[in-house]
Parts: sequence; C-alpha cells; structure tokens
Amino acid sequence: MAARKVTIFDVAAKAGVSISSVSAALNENPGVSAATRERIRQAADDLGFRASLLGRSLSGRRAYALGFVIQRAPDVLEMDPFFGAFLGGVEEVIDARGYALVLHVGTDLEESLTRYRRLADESRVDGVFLADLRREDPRVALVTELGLPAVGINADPGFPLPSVRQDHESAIRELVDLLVKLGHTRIGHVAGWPVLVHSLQRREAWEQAMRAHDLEPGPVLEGGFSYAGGVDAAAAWMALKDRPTAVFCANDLSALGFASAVQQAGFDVPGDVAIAGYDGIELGRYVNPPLATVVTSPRQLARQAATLLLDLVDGSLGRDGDPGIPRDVDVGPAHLEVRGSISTITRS
Amino acid sequence: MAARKVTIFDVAAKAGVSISSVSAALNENPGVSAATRERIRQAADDLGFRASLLGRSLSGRRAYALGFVIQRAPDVLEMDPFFGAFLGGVEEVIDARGYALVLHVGTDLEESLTRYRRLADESRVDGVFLADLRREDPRVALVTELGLPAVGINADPGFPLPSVRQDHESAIRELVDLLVKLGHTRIGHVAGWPVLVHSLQRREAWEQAMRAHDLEPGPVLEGGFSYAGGVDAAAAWMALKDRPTAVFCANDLSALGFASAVQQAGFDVPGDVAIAGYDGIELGRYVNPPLATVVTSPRQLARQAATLLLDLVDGSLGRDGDPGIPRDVDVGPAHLEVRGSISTITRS
DNA sequence: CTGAAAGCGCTTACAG
DNA sequence: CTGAAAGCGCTTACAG
Repeated sequence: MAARKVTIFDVAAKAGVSISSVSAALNENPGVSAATRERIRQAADDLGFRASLLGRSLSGRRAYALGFVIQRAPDVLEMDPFFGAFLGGVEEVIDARGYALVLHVGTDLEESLTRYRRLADESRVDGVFLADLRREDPRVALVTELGLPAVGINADPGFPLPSVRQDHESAIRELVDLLVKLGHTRIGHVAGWPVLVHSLQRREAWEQAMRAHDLEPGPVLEGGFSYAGGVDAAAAWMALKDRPTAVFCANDLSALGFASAVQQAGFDVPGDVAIAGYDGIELGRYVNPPLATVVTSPRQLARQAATLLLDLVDGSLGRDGDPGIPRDVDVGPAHLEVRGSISTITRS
Repeated sequence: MAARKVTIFDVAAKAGVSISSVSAALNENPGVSAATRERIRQAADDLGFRASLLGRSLSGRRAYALGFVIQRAPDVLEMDPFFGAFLGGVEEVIDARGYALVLHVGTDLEESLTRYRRLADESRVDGVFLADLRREDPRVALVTELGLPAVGINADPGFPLPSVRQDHESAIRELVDLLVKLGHTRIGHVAGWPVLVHSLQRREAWEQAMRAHDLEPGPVLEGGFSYAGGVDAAAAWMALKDRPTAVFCANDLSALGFASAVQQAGFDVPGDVAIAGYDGIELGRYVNPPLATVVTSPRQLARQAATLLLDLVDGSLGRDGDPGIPRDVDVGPAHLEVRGSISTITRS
C-alpha cells in the first residue's frame, strides 16, 4: 500500500494556516490573501496533496461524476459506431473539469430506469445523459422526479429537458434531392427500430423530402440498424414487384448489409439500386463501391452535451442567480457524403 | 428537488435503536438480534432508506467503484467488438454487488497512466481492469506503486498480477491443422498492432502451429486490426510472388477487409485464398462467404475479471486472513468456427 | 483576511 | 445484543 494519504490537515500544518484557508485557497475562493494562497499552493504541491473526492463530495453534496446508461443489446453494441465516439467526447470535457463518467450498460428500458434511479439515490452522479431517446420516454419523468439534471441527445423539438442536437434533415433532404436529380423516383427506406426517436427522425425526414418532390415515399423495409437486418431488407427488396431504384438506410451497418446482399444476388450498385447510409463509419469508405452516407459528429455532440450538463450541474448549485444556461445546443448539421454507392460520378 | 434524503438517523429513530445497530443490521454484520434486525429492516423499507454511498465510502474507505481505462484511437473504438461486450459483462457482476464502473477513454498510453493515477489519488475506484496489455506494460508498475488492486485481461503467462485469460492457442492450432489438412502449406498472417500482447499472442500461436507441422510460417502482413488495414494487407498479398494460399488474420475486421479486397480483385475465397479471422463478430456470419473465425468470449472474460477484482478488493480489506483468492482464472478456450471462407465443405 | 467549529452520512472500535 | 462517540476528509457559514 502507498503511504498514508496526505490530507488538508497536513497542508494546513505545513503552510501554518487553518484548513479553512487551505480549502478556500485551493478552491480559488475569494477571501485569501495572495501571499497566503501562494504559500498554501506551495505546501500542497510539496506534499503532493490532492483533495479527496470523498471528503469533498460528502460535504459539498456533489459526486463530481456524471452518469450514462447505455441500453443496447450486446450483439448490437458490438458494432455501434456511436458510443465509442460519444464516450470519448464526454471524457474530453468532463475530465478537464475534474468529473468522471459512471457508465452502465443495460439491456432493456426497465432495467435502465432502475439504474438511473439508483445512481441518483446513491448520489453517485450529479447528472445524466439521455441518449437513445424514445417518444414519450419514461426517463424524462424519472429524472424530473429525482431532480436529477439531465440532457437529451438528439431529442425531438419540444423535448422538455435541455438537449443537444445535430440536424439530420438538411443532409437527408440533400440526399433525396440528389437522387431525384439523378433520375430516381422510387426511393425506399430501410428503417431502424421504430421505438427510437432518431430512427423515426430519419424516416420522417426522408418522407418529407420525398413529398417536397411530390413523390410518394417508397416502401419501408425493416433494417433493425444491423448488418443482418440490411441483408434481410435486401431480400425483401428483391421480392418487391416494383423495386425502388434507390434506398436510404437508417444507418451504415444496415446499408452495408443491404449492399452486400444485393450484390451477391447479382445486382449492380448503384446501377440497379443506389444505396445510402447514415452515420459515416470508417468502414464505409473501404467497401466497394464506397458507401454514400450522412456523416454525423457523435464526438461533437458529446462535447456539447457534457458542457451543457456540467453547466447545469454547476448552475443548479450555484450561489448567484445564474444568468441562465442555454437550454438547447445545436452542433453543426450532419452532412451528406456522396460516394460510389449512389453515383459513379462522385463529387469531390 | 426530491425530498430530503432519508438518513441512517431517520431509520434509527423510527426503529427506536441507535445508528450503530442500523448500520450493523443493514450490512448483515453479526451482533444484532433477529428481532431488532427485522424491525430495522422494516423501518428502512418504510422510509425507503438507501445508504449514501458517500457516507459509506468516506468512513469505510472504499469507493464501491471499479475503474476501466480504454485506450483506443476513436476511429478504431468505433468498430471494436471487445469493449461493448466486456463492459456488459463487467456490469452484470459488479452491479449486483453494489459497485459501479468508472470509465475513461484515452488515446495514448501516457494519458491513460495519468488517469489511472488520478483515479487512485482521488479514491474514485477500489480497483482497475488492465486490458490491451503490452509487454512490459508500465501500468503494472503503476498500480503496484499505488497499491491499487488490478486484474489483467489476457495477459501472458508469468504476468505479475492476477489475471483472467481465455486460451487462444488451441483454436489457432486447430485452425492451422485444418488448413494443413485441406492441403495448404503456405499460410500467412495478417497481424495486429505489435505492441499489444494479444496481437503477439495470436501471431506466436500461429507460428508455433506452423512449426509443429514443419512448415515455415508464411509472410506476416500488417493489418492494423482494422478493415482498412485488411484491405492494405490484401494489396500486399497480391503483390507477393509466392502468395500464401491461406491467411490467418489477427481479427475479424481485418479479415473482412482482406476478403473483400481480394474478391474485388477477382480472387476466389476460399478457392484462391482461404481466410480466417479472430473474435467471432456477428458481421462475419453474414458476409459472403461467411467468415471462419476464432470465437472469443469477452463477456465471460469480463464476468470472471470483475469477480476476481471484487474478491481482491474485498480481500485486501477483509478482516480475517483470507484463505487466498485464486490469482488466475481461465474461461473456456476460444473455439474455431469453420465457415465458408476456409472451405466450401463446412462442418456443422 | 483568517480560524474554530459544525456538519455531510456513514462505519467501526469500544463500552456497557 | 446495543449504544455513545470518534473519525473518514472535506466545505461552509460564522466569528473575530
């Protein structure tokens, strides 16, 4: 075991002051002379003092931690492009501010509700991220009841809690516009899980874009956000009497499965069917033809969400009447990346 | 805000006992009569009491949390099959025992060392997982210095800390045996990052298996554990004068990239080159031909690692001389899953 | 500007 | 078996 932890008393003794002064000095609180502050800093440095989180938390009534509950089936999580990047972005921000991330991985919604509640009951976290939102998401009521600061990720407009969004509509509209310009009139959709808001958002954006061209949105095939789902959707597509000549898939993984399956069956991509995905995963660049996609910024989203949540946490405990934290933040819109799966004439 | 938190004093008052008794009763400590215990339990339930983690931690000198620092480049993490499953397995175990997971996502080794140190300094965690080990991994010295309980994942034999392993050798040997039986004599390897122990382990197992057949291990191509790396390796393979007729890839992703690239170039899989990966990701089942692979059990590994680490944490603070915690645990060996990318005659 | 004291919510010897 | 008290390491009014 390492040597006994150095406490605030050790620093106070060494600097020849009281622990109150040490606390004030190290926390940048006003009311400490510059000289004293410097002396205390020096002593703290010499001793390698690091304030115990437990002590701070218990007296300051804060955990200095944020919670994130992932709800995903294990086999889906395995290939999920969102969470890794998101977690990285969160870390970047909260780490610098002395916070840590408490992560839970759950399977179903019920379980994750229990976990959010426990995180709050145990005062393990000061706030939580709400991703993979559903319409009428029960977590909203829960965090409200618990008085737990929370920010939503890619929520619908009108979402009752602060949230961070990346616009999906403009890129999807641009995609449909391009497909129409290329001569497509029957454009289908390979959908994700209809319970998830972001799945519905993508679908609805596609429908709107189609209607804007006076086109009937083509058939919707189940894609389940997975490669296997894309393969299944391809089978469904092939069975269609009036096959759409283009499909917009709710994510890249299902698009990849779709593309692979139709190619195996002898169809040409994009000749027989143009395909676009959503997410912008690296893999999409290397398949043949490269997968057109809507590139999103989970890392950016995470950075903004973390910043917002931290402000919320600080604010809700702040001493002054805070001028007000921006309730909602937008990161730049997702953008369309045109690649070979849509058109052989690829734009730069 | 929710109502004031109910504390141990409330429970004590309601049950008409002292807080010591409440603490003892609720922690299943001996020295409380059954009747009193029951009365206290009742009171606690009625009040919805949940012991504050902060209070427990500060007095009990334990964080009731475990730390995990992932070090992966963001674009790699995006498609990493290991962490999602691993985290899920960890949760399963620690959650049931009242522990939470503090996660850090770092890019380089230097950074992750800093974070391990901070987790320990702040007493945020009681122990840590060490994954993605390197030979002579500096984290070993660090946790030793810090006196921080730790368990290694898939460490080499002789690793100085307790660890959990899944045997990789038998499955790789079986793979090479099968390839040899199928008539292959030139079998190459698409390697991962040579700094990582598990990358070296897979390579060395392949080399050994080759030598056991008196065959010279074929060329080693860089695969970087990524799809793109597999594509590059395929290019390198094609440029070879004496192309191996089979390749064992360090992971599935690079195998997928390799397979796709050689197919694009007109080669037949497995006719011109048999391909096998490692990991057992779902995606491998759906590509064409399905990818032969060595199926691993990250979730199992995680469960055992978490159990071991918790025992270590409990043990190191236990009152009695613990009889001794098993220092090393093996989960069942990884197994070969033969699929079409190796042979058209697939075993069940 | 500085310090003595109370308190955050528990656990753990120590008495009784 | 049960309780009073100290202590974990801080922060925060409150005096001075």
